Amino acid sequence: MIEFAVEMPNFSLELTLFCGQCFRWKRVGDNVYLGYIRDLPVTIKQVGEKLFFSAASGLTQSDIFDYFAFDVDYKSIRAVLSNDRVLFNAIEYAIGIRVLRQSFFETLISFIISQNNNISRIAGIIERLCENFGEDNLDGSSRFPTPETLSSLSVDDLSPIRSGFRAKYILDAARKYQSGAIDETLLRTAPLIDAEKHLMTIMGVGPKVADCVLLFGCERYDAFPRDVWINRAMQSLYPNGLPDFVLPYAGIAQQFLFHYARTSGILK
DNA sequence: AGCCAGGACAAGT
DNA sequence: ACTTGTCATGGC
Repeated sequence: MIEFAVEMPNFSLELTLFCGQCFRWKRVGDNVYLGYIRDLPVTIKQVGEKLFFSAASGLTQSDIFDYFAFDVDYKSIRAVLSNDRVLFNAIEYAIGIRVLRQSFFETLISFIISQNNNISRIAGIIERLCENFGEDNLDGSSRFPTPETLSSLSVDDLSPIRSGFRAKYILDAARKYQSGAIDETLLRTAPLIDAEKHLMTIMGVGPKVADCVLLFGCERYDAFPRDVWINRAMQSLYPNGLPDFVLPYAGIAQQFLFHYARTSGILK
């Protein structure tokens, strides 16, 4: 058991954990959240700019800082993005968002499940996936299933998670990853187009899911997932596309724009 | 009750 | 290369 507190200006747990980039965190109290880092349970409370962490033994402070990417200089990134007027407003609206460093495999499977689906049901499917096929932690909580476990299952085996037509996609992803057909190093270092193509060799991974996996699971801040909300926002706010200086951080810009477009009412 | 959900695929132009 | 119907399931 480890406990510690840190001060983190311009950071919001609420925005970061519920902007749609991760699916296994829950609100368990007033500004208190329960989730997993490296598959181990973590409880966090935010009071103003202070964060109070409480985690299972086996986790270090450095694991937790890494997950939240506290080493990434968001102040500088926001300063660059704010040179665009629309992004200036979006950042002001949702300044506390950070892109997490999540496990690649969990991100891959989670965003395959996300296609043509809503966030609450995505979370439910993932929860059932963990409960049915993940190892148990000491406290009885479930880990995310390993590639080895998932790749050995059949579509029928997956019926309890009620993922519908996505079951065969989950299995194809697990098998391709387990066999080594998916090269994580390539995904992290190759030109964006090549990384996207590589991921799209998986059944059920198209352009949008590929960009989500690259952004959320491979630290590819240049990946720009286009979903229905972003497409709507782009049509009205950026008819000529994003400015060039945004492109290296297009994915982070996307998170601000996604939240801004969905919840501010600016598109209505 | 019906529409839609952080889409992708296959078949058809 | 673009367009359309289809895919399971359930939240709202």
